[in-house]
Amino acid sequence: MARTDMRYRDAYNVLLDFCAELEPEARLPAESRLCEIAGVSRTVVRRCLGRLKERGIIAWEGRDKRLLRRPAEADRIARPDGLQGSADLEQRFLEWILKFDVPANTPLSVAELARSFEVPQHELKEFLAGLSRFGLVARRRQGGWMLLGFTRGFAVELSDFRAVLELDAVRHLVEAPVDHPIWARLEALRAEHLTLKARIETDFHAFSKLDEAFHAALNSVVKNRFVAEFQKVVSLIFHYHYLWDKTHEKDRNEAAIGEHLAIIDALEARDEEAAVAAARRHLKTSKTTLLSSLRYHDLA
Amino acid sequence: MARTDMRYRDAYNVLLDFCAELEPEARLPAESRLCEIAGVSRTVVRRCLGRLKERGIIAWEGRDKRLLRRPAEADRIARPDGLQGSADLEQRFLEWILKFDVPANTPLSVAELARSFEVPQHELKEFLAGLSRFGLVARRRQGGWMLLGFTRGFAVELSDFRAVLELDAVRHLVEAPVDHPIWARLEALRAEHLTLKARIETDFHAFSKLDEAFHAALNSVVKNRFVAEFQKVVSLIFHYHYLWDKTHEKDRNEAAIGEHLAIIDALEARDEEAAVAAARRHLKTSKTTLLSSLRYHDLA
DNA sequence: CAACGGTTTTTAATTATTCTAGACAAAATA
DNA sequence: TATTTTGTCTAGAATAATTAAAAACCGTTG
Repeated sequence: MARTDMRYRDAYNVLLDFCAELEPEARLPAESRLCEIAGVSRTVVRRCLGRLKERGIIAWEGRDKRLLRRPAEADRIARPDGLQGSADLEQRFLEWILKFDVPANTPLSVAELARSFEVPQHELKEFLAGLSRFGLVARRRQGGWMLLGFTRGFAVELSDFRAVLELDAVRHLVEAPVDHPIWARLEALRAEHLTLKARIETDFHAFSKLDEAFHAALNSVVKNRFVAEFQKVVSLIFHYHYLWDKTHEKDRNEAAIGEHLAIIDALEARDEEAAVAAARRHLKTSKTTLLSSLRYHDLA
Repeated sequence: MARTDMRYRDAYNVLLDFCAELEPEARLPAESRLCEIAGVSRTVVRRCLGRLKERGIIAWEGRDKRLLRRPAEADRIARPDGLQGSADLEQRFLEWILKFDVPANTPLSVAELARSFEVPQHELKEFLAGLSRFGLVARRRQGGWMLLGFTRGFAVELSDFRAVLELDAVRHLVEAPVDHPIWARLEALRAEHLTLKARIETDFHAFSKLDEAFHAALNSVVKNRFVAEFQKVVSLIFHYHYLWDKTHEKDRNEAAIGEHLAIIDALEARDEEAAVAAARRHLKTSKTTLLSSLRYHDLA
């Protein structure tokens, strides 16, 4: 029980690597220096030094730390398989919801989720606490958590919110200076759209990715941590729903390409009014698509 | 150690109260019914029944549950002082940051905070995880948390984001039907503004509250969970900074009253362009005020 | 006297434990 | 027999206990 000694294990291996670079009989730097190298506290460094001494790799007496022999591969400590799950938990969680079409008002079991995502429970709890800020999940009175979205209401509000942010981005974009990298990006995107349009009969599946890239590019002009935070969630949700609503997929995507191109045209012409109008049109289409894709699944 | 039996204690007292309402010798309803009454699971209800039987308050044999005697005050279980802190933790935490002007990049000790706010540690951790979604705090590499805001960058982005949301609200507002309650609310607010304007020489401190009410009213037109969530944080921050920046407070507030009235005028005239312009002017002033109040404190 | 190392105290991450919720099937009621 | 109620059991959530790590403290040393 209790905290793992992963940090110690990792630090020890890092210090071994460091020692491997040294000349024989070389002196090791001060403990505080070793801390910086391994990225841990002195407590851990001293534990590592203790083991290095024990193994006869170094001599250590007060400030006197000398390398005795070159460390071998066998000296390393094994790490009992690090679960890297913690990193992209958000992505995986949202994918799970959307992929399995988890219905609204589903009780979420922290224990079960922690197992299936291979993360410690408390990490999952903190994650859910974070999501509750977006109104996606909520605490239940009798304990535990519960998935709230994706109801129709959620989708409507999400779309509206997205629209507000994106229209603002468009207004910003028109004002961007000529040498702003966004213009080159837009030109590249235009080309990609045209290419896809030519091959739409066969490659219409590829649109979803292009759509994401397009909207990400628009929003990249607004440098705002709040916008960025929301964008991550929003784009993921729209992305997946685009993928799964198979009705008239080709037609929808072809139409969307046209709408995207209209936005690019208006932007490059620096015509704010036209750009906003075009963006509004496209966002409305997106919203409709999202809602209709819900209608198929959502029975609640 | 481990989980408290608070639920059991509370449920027991509730059931005592319920028994007190019954006739002598009356039969108690089914366990599942008692669950509804006490708002807990059957497990807890059965534990309560066990104690009630033990204390000679009821007879309990299978389905046969009869009241033997009227419960007395002495039968209640004491609750070892419930810490109600959990409720308004957010409010208190933000107040703490702003009141003591905690500088950016301060390491936050969960243990210490949990003590001073009188909440369990894990609750505070979940709270911080939630705040990290707003970019106010972040995890540190070596463990624990750290306060990021309020830097200048944070204030700028917060103001900009607020402006985007609020301008959208204004645009919505102009379209609101005549019988929408917002119009009556705006009239009331106009009157309050005029009253305060007349007494500005002495009562200028009262503006902060009025400002909050005004912005809350504007945003109330947009029914959106994302907007609402942000609004809570945003309004609190602006509220406090308004309070603490004492330079030219009277003049600032008087000017702001004028700006508010201009917005109300334009809204009631259903003049979208004028309303947006007026709102934009006021939001710009607000931003400037927020930034200048930071300049006094922020040395980082 | 400034950097370094030994020691101690405090904090954070994780497990273990207890209480609670929910499910199932047997039993009782109608 | 159909329906409700209860006894029993399993899994889950909240919290305390525990160990690793961080950080503070203070004497030492070059």
